[in-house]
Amino acid sequence: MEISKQNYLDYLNKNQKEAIIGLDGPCLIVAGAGSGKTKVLTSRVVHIIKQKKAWPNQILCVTFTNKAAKEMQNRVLKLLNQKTKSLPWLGTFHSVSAKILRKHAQAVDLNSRFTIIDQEDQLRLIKNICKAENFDIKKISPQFILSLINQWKNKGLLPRNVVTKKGLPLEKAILNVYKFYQERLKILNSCDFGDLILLCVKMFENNPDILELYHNNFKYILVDEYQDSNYIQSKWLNLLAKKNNNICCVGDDDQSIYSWRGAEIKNFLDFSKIYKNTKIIKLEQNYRSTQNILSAASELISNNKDRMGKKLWTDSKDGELVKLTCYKNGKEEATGVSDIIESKLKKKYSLNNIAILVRAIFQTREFEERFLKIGMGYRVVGGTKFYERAEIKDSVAFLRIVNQKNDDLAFERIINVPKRSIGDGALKQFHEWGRKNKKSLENSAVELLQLDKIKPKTKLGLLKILNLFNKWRSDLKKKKHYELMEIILDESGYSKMLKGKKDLESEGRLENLKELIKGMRDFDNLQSFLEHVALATSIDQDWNGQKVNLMTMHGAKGLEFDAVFLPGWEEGLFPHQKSLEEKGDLALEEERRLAYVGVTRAKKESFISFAMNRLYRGDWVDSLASRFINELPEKNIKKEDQIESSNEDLFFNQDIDYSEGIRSPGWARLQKKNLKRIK
DNA sequence: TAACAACGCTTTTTT
DNA sequence: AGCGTTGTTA
Repeated sequence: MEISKQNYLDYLNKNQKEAIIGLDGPCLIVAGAGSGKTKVLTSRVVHIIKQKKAWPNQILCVTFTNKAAKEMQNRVLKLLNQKTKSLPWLGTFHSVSAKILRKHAQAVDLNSRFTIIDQEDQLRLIKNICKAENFDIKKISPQFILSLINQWKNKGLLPRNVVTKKGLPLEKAILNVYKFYQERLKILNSCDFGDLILLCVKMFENNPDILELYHNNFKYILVDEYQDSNYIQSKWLNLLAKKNNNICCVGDDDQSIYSWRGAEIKNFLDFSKIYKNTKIIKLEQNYRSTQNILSAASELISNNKDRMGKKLWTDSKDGELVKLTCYKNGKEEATGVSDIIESKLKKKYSLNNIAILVRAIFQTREFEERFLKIGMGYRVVGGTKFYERAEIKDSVAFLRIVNQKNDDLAFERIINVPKRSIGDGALKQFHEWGRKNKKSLENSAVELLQLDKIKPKTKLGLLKILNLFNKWRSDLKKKKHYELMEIILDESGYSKMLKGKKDLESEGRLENLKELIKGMRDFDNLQSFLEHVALATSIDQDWNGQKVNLMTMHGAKGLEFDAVFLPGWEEGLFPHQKSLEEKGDLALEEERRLAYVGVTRAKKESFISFAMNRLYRGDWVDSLASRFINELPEKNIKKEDQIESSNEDLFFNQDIDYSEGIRSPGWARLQKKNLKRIK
């Protein structure tokens, strides 16, 4: 007993121990990259349980990603020696909120079987509203409306709370769309991602009795990656922590890279102002990287002004210098990288421990082509999302409409798939009827059928599919959800449709559907499966075999690899042009933090590179080395030039004043393009 | 209604 | 360059 109690505290340094032992009161842990953040968090959970301060179900532990939640779940359970089966309240902000909302759905005017819609559905809904309200899409794109609505939600604003600025008549129009959008969501018995948090907060504010239930239950609250929280999420925590005040947040201001979705570092920096008597603990010893890598990263991030200030140190060896290479073009960059892996790294490391981290996911393509050519195994992490594939979304839409009659977005998606003569005309009829009578599409269709207002050919197809819906609904009571999926794919004609198309793609789709049905077995019932689909987006990655990892820097946060490649460090690509245009210096600092995240993923070796020329959207673009390259400390870097020409030094010694317009053909072209887009 | 052509937008990052 | 959306025609 005594031994196992010691176990989880043994291999911790002084600060880490301190971060774990004081359990009561607010606590902010500033944890640098590779400083054992997850270890501290998991140990703290274990400590709470072993000290009998709370039962596992009395601990609320929130993360931002499913990956992080799963990782923590596994690590905690391992430390607890499987005495505990699970921590029910360990999950993402969104999944925990959904769980709470389903318990009290009526309090926010929903049915507990409400559907959680994703971005694609959000967009469709907005488009539908714009169409119905004769809102000019050419003037303002639905995308823009969507982003504004999401921003409002992140700030905790429902339509009635939004105050539009006087000089912006368009904003008022968008607010109007927002109003319709929320109304429509209610009728559809649906929530978007933002609603999950926002409605939860509103519910707590309006129903003190419900909030009290959770006050009584959650003895301790722990939060991972707190620097990525937005206003409404911090509010959510604030409400839940109010009574016990036992809230412990872990984060790193230097790794805040999600401001574009509303994250405010302010939450992190002002934590001690909001929570009185906060204990602040800094974890500054890095256990991951060599001295050279750590120095390069530290020097780079020191160019940011808006920091809490940390001094990461390590007692590991200098290791290899960080390699910096200039390639002629993107293709040669891919070739160069694969050559290095082939000739030097393959012997030393497992391919699984090698990663190529890019700014934007499309950059992986060049590497994929190369790896396919030379037959090197690779996996794209986070790229193709399983649940976002068309055939998967179609199948899930069938399940959604079976589960929840008011799910118009699901209805619309599959009502004419495969083709059953229910075209735009009929759909428009349903929409109009539904809007006039505040009915869902399915109910509208039923009523219109009864009134005999549907064209004969359409009527035939419609009757058939509506009857099928009802049959499947009764099947659901008798059959397992995965059996139902097979029945649906068969009876709807969906499988037949795919089998009929004899191309390679359709075969792949059929494979995916098999995979889907297999995956469904992991869930107890339809409801929990649908919840997973809505919040998870990706099926478990295959970590089998030896493969190089390709992913974005955003996606790599929290991971580490022996060797890391960071290609494409070029102005316009990284730092990214669009982000600079939108937010200027603030965005530049965020891009720099992203660079910091990238570099600090490496344990032993890191390779930064850029290309002079790149094929971008069909034409060749000349490019400049990223300004971040000049910010790397000379003494930790080794330049490896791939260019034979004599002006090579030019590319390493570009002394450019970025505050003024930059003049290179590629830059000019980029600017012209952007201008064109604005017009 | 369905098939085909033309157009324009995309590719920053995600629950 | 490639895809999805929109417009035109059978």
